[in-house]
Amino acid sequence: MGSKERRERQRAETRQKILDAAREMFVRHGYEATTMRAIARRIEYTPTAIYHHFRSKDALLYELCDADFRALADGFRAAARVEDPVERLDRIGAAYVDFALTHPMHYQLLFMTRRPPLDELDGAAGRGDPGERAYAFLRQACAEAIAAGRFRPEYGDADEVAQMLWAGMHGIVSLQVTKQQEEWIEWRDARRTAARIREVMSRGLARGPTS
Amino acid sequence: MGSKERRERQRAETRQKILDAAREMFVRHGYEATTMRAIARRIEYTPTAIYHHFRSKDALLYELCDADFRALADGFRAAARVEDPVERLDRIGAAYVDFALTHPMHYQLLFMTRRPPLDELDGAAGRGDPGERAYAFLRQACAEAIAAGRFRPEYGDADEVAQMLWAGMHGIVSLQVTKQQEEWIEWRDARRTAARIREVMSRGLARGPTS
DNA sequence: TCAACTATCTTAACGTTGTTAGGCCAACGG
DNA sequence: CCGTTGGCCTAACAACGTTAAGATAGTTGA
Repeated sequence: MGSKERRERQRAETRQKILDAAREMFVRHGYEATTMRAIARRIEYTPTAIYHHFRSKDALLYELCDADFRALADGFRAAARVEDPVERLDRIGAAYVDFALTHPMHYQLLFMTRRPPLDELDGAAGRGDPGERAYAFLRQACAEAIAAGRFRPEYGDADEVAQMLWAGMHGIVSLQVTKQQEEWIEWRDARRTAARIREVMSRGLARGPTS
Repeated sequence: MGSKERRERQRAETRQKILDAAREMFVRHGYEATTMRAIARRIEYTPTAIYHHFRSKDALLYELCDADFRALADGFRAAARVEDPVERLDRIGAAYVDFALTHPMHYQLLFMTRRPPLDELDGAAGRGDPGERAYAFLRQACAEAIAAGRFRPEYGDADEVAQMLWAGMHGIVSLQVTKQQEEWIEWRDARRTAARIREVMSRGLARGPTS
């Protein structure tokens, strides 16, 4: 009597095909430019079929974001093991930029839109906003660096320092996401520029001899 | 025989009403969420009437962006008079942040939404994009600072340095615009944080004794 | 003065979008 | 064997940006 399980497996398979096609098309052409009909055509179904697996186009995007958000969490997890708080801040920034450039579409949704209306998303609700935990993680590293006396005394506010560093990383990736197509800018490689921003800010914040 | 002029004036008036309504609605609800029909209803015209003044919805957006860029350019003009390139960079950053916080909606329209490429805007072509000139202005100050030997030798790429500084300023204001309502973050005053970012980056970039 | 013209705005429609209602059909449970 | 269910389809909805064609003024030339 494994037929029920086979049905379930086939359903999950179709669902995954939808997710795969949607991810590739969202990333390649953008969210707005990707139509439900095009996704359906790609996997050789009718648009209506998608609605038997996902409530709406937005729900489809949110599901993809949830799945790919683990990449950021993983990146942070590796950084968490670094004991030195200043070096950890550098790792956090690198992981953040890497996530943003690897998943620009999801980054745009998470950090560049005013308020995604995910209020009634029953899927994985309950726990706090992943962005909230990410900020707390960054702030913690700043607080440790301050407590260890690694920064100049005027930079003693963990929130302020966290916001400064976040701004630097968010600035470079969000500018590239929105303005990369402008031909009047000779964009430098974002990862390299981000690394130099961290380097410069780290030196500017540091107490003692310029490292 | 001033009737011709009156007609022209009335046409310009209608055109301006369209622009005003569109700006307010783009800014309040976003570009995609604002429909041509809604703009028309607001000014008590038919949607078609708008097309007698603007070629498309994109053209409408572009016109608004052009006007806003000019306002930003005015803010830069004061900074242009500062001879010392490093101090000028600080003034440019302050003017940029001031513009963004004074006209947050305009800023969002200009720097936080991906502008669709308008292929052939022959209307007032020839002169460069105002955003292009703004970036060139920033880049020029960076180049002068580099040429004057004010920065460490590894920071010799004017484009890279310009993008670093731009990222810092854009990051802090764009984060505040999108995430200000999030309750899990204790936002510091953006002008102050921006000033500290400039301070930190300036010190991190500078050659010689820490100033 | 009156016909011709032009500018401005309207009505009606086209094609496309996300989404939904209702039905068809194979596969399952009793 | 028959009723129910799950998975997908056809057809359609309202709303979108945009366009074609026409109405109604005001202006202009003879």
